[in-house]
Amino acid sequence: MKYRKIPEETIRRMPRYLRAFSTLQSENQGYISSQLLAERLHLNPPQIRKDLSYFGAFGTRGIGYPVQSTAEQIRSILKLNITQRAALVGAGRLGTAIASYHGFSLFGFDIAAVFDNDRQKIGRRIGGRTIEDVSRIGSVGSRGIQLAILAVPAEAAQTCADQLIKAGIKGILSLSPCYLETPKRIKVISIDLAMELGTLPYYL
Amino acid sequence: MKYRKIPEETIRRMPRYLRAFSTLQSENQGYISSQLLAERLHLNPPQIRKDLSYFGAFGTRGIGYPVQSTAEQIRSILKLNITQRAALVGAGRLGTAIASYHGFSLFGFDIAAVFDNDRQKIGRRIGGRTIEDVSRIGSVGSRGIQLAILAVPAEAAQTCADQLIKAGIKGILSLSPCYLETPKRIKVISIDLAMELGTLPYYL
DNA sequence: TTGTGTTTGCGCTCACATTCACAAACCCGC
DNA sequence: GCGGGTTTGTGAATGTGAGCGCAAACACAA
Repeated sequence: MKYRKIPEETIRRMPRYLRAFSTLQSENQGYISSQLLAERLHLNPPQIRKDLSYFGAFGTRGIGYPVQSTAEQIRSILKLNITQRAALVGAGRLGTAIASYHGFSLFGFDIAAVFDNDRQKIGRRIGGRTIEDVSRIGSVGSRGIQLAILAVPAEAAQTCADQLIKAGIKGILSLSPCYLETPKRIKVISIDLAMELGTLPYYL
Repeated sequence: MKYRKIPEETIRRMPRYLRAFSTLQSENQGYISSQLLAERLHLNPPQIRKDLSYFGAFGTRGIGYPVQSTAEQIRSILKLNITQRAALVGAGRLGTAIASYHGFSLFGFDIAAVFDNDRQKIGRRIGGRTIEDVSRIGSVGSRGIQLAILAVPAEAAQTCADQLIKAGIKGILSLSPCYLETPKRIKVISIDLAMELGTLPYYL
């Protein structure tokens, strides 16, 4: 396929494909057709074919997509073929839940550092990591950490984000219900649970 | 505006508008223009005007939107003018974080029940609520609960969803990394933290 | 009452995303 | 080696949402 701009929505679906292909790998499946994959993921087959074709022709006509190599392709597209180290900022209840969540490792993430500003918490261990003082955020650059998960109160979010960016962080997943002012080169994904829940009653 | 189908994306932005208008209410602002509101929310003024106009003409030309009445309008559109009771299923670390999160109350949500299947946890209190046995999920109907937040391991999600639906739940906010098979009348919003994080390295 | 300045409401256009339909490509059996 | 059956890859069509620009509408002052 000649070069075309890759849609944002396609990127958002890629981790879903990767999860499916990872499962197929552990099931020792050799090939998977877009048809069967679509049934698993509740998507349309052409959607999947188009999404994957943005990155190249991975499939074999008449057969389907080779599970092993396609999985590896997707992993390297998403840069998940190497272990991605992430810092977690905020060791409150939500931070603790995230630190002990094993779902990130499937994608090759490693929560390599946990920060908090609460003296009481510093030095304690959660999810196998020792909580460090936020003042040490500057060290993430030298520790090969480029991503951060922000699980702090909304009032502290912007300050933390500023510190993270100064420390060389390139991407932030924020769980605070607020907008983060950041340079354009920084990718920010923001999840606001209350807002998501807020849309539900509309459909009642 | 003559009738038109209201875009999904517009609905998703409504809670954001409500949050802004709630703040403006507590600041005792009389009117707000789409211009100023756009600056607060980091959106375009025409976007805001179009979104609001789907539901009627709330604004006054030359002046802006009356804060008090527009806030109430949005609240009733989203059915947040009445207290919405929600059940929380799963009292693990994530469930605990959600139970003690105060951000939901701004939208008028009330976590009216917490369920778990762990004998150890039943009877304990989190976030001011007593944890009940999942077998009691059936009682949500008679307790005026129509919404549920699902914070259980992926393996248990489908089973819990089935039980919730049988109990009369109409909307589910799921935090499990899996697809939920549900009747069309049920609105499901699914948030998968690992998947969201999974897109970040791509942009590095 | 009328003119001025401001801001909404909304038709129209453009951009993006999804879906369709079909040719090209591949495997396998004969 | 060739034909039938299957599945991909992709241009084109369709659907959906965002953004722009202007007419309509309002407040207020004179």
